[in-house]
Amino acid sequence: MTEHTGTGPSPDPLDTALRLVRAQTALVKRFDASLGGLHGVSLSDFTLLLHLAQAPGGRMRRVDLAEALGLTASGVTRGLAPLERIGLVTREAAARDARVAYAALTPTGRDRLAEMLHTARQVAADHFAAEQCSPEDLTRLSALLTRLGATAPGQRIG
Amino acid sequence: MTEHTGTGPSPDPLDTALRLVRAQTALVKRFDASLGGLHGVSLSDFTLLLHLAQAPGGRMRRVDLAEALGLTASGVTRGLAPLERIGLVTREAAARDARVAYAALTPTGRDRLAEMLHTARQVAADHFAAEQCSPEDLTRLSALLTRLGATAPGQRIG
DNA sequence: TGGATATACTTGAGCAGTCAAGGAGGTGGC
DNA sequence: GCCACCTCCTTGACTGCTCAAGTATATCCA
Repeated sequence: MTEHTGTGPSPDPLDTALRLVRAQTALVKRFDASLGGLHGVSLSDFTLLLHLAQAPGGRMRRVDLAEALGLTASGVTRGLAPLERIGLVTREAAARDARVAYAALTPTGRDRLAEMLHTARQVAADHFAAEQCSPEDLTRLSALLTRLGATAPGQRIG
Repeated sequence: MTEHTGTGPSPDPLDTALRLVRAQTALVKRFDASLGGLHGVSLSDFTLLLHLAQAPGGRMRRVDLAEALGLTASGVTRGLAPLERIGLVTREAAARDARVAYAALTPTGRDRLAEMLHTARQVAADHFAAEQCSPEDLTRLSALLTRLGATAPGQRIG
């Protein structure tokens, strides 16, 4: 069933998908260990802060943050809470719409993020280097993953 | 943030890593939706059953299962519980070591897994096809991910 | 033989996310 | 102006994992 006539080994999509899951698990563990040990945050925290930093004004609506992170709104609420508690993020009201509560990076948050970025870059570089991933491999991988991660919004699945 | 080093776009390892995380999230959601809807199991459940099926005798020690799945022992205990409850897996004692409790696929479990496998293959194929991933892309991706997955899942599926 | 140590597994507490429900605020038809 | 409906966000209950601690069994070695 998996056999497929053609050039080279048959590229089993299921096998590839499961490898992707495995690879991500390993990667996340590595990030969590380094970021947690050095800065007391998880990879999710870091990603959240990174998105805020890249947004104009260093602030975003929770809804947009959810969309950007691939989480639900409640996931964002819960993820933001500890970051507010430790002062990396603050809550800001919107002038024209009392429903929205912006999440905004504090100056402290920006500073701490800069340090985290340094760590994160190193972890990523180390990880790929350790697996003997050449720059070309990386480029190809990045391109493929971009396509695979692109579809975020709700797609019906039967 | 984006530096250029000679040939092509610079392959930022951190960016690639974050894309990998994103791609996996999307993939897992898709598998969970299909496997859950059609067979009432999650991707984790499916992966667990698949590993059992590939093991000699259709059974494995919990510790080895944990290693194979990239989980802790307690994660395996908890993941196995519902599968035992619905009769897809049973607990088997080991003859020469009273500490070990094998997890063994039941005949029902094997049958149900065959159906799940059909669904899972289709989901994987659809997912990569939808992202315009050519067979060559898939082969390359698989090769790269195998290296990144540390302890390679190794075995072929079928 | 028996005590120290190592291994296999389970359990309690906790964390990060989900969904479903609900409150508060905005918007449009009449 | 009013009321139905929509959006933004939070909360409660749950899942699925983690770690730390505990139990039971095995093994090593004096």
